[in-house]
Amino acid sequence: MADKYQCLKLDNQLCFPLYAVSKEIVRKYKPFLDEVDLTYTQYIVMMVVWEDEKVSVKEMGKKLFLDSGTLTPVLKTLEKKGLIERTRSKEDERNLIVTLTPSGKALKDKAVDIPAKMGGCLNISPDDAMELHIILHRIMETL
Amino acid sequence: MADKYQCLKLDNQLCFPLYAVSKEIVRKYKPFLDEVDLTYTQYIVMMVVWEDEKVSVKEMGKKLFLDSGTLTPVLKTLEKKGLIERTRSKEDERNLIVTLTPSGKALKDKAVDIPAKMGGCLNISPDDAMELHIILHRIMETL
DNA sequence: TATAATTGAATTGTACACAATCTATTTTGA
DNA sequence: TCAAAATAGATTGTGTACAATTCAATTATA
Repeated sequence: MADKYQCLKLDNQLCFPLYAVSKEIVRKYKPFLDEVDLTYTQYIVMMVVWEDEKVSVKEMGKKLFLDSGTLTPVLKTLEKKGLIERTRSKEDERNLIVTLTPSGKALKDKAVDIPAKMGGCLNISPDDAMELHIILHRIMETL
Repeated sequence: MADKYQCLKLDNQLCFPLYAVSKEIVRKYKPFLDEVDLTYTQYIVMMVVWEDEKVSVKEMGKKLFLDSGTLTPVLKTLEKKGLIERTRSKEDERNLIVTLTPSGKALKDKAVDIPAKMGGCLNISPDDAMELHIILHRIMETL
């Protein structure tokens, strides 16, 4: 008869491998991110600004699934580094608008190699990558 | 011609969906973990102790991919809650051995429902779950 | 139209995560 | 055998995450 605690084993969980793989990949990123002097969180924030050029904290939070409690200090750090600017919207002073500085824009060219370098580390088949992508998107929709 | 910055878009990354899904699932866990008064990290630590009954910090770190900098404070918290005991090994005083208290053992019966409750939230097909599990394990091996 | 409700960020407090360093204990090897 | 190397945890410092609260600006409504 099956152990009634079987479900409590780490190996049988779905969440734990996700949690562990996610953390380990971020750790693998570190040497490449060090080259551009960004943490992983700072990197994904920059990815949003690189793509949009002009974003409110609210919009950014929706894209990254992060709230102002996390974003405010990260954005202040990136501003101190001279990569972005934070200004209140004139139409609605509640909105804080994030824009790229020339220095932030320049960094985009240095960052462009990072995804490929990471891919090289991962050693995952294109099929697996595609499949994983699809499943993760499906999960995200249900959440 | 394709945008040379295409690779820098969040949607085209593999790491970001992993990071986001992992965080969102942990957040979904929260109401169920609140019922047993554990955080997610405390929960996975307890899962190791429930399975092994007697583990060193080193072994636990290997299973959870966490170092002593993370585990030491978590273990101290769990000790304060009366769920575990921390004692130095007599054979080798460098090793700290974690064991279950009766109260910690009793909690296992309350926790046994959590994985099923979570599964109910997730709404993922058994096929997807299996496939995801396999891919994540394959990635973990290459890391 | 004044006030209440809502909204978007910032702040506060708690809890990880992890690199780097430190300390005590054990093991090695000249 | 005894000093050097290795090992296991603890500590320190930085940077997220996130819930809960606060605050200022805007919108809705009685």
